[in-house]
Amino acid sequence: MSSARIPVDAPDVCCPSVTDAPLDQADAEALAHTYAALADPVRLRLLSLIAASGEICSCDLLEPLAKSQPTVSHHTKVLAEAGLITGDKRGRWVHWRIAPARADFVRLLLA
Amino acid sequence: MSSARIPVDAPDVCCPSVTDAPLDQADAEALAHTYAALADPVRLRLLSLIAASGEICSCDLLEPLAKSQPTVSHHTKVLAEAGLITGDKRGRWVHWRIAPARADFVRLLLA
DNA sequence: CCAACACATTGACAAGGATCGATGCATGCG
DNA sequence: CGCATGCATCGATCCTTGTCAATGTGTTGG
Repeated sequence: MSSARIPVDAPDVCCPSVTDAPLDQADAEALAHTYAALADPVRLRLLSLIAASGEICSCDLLEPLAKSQPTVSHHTKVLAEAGLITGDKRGRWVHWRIAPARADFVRLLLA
Repeated sequence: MSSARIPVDAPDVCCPSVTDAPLDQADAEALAHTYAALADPVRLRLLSLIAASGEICSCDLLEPLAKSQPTVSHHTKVLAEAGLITGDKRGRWVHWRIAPARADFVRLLLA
């Protein structure tokens, strides 16, 4: 550790180092958050079930995923917080769809 | 829970789409493994450093990533096992490159 | 109202991963 | 040969995450 390091939480870094990474810390963390949501086989199958159906109720996810109801709820929450799916509560049921803004992105990642 | 499947004589000559059938367990796990390799900000910045340089030595990754040498070695191993980068040992140094077969894929994921 | 249902939240636990210091293993240099 | 260098591996530690039972919240039907 010969030179002073970059402050981790500095709002803006003017001249970090000789080697300036094209991907800064904030962008890397945001991207990692998205890929972390995809880094689980259950969530990938959940996504593909939604993509295949266009719209699907949580109650129809339990059996094909073979997971408990809290577990499925947890996974839908993770995907929703990553902006990959959107939930539409109609009555007692929640209908899940691929987030329109990222539909192409999601379908590409599942192929 | 059994939804209608695609008819057997469907003229799908092109690439299989996610709308045809949901991912099975094996495919989901393989995909999740790839995305897990991308679900870390350090590895994403590492990838972008390699992509920006075309080729880079491990010794030139320590400072921009601000991580210890064993940690960087761990991350390069994860990326290599995911088939995203390839290492070329020349003398004492290891030169890392984006795996040619997945160069387009990687660049797309970093954008 | 009340009971049943669909889903979310909490708490707890086990498993996996990120990190680093210490160490091992090659390679190149003097 | 002996030593320094670049990288991999190991062991330990801390943190995150996937999972489920139990419980809470809101909605529908009788």
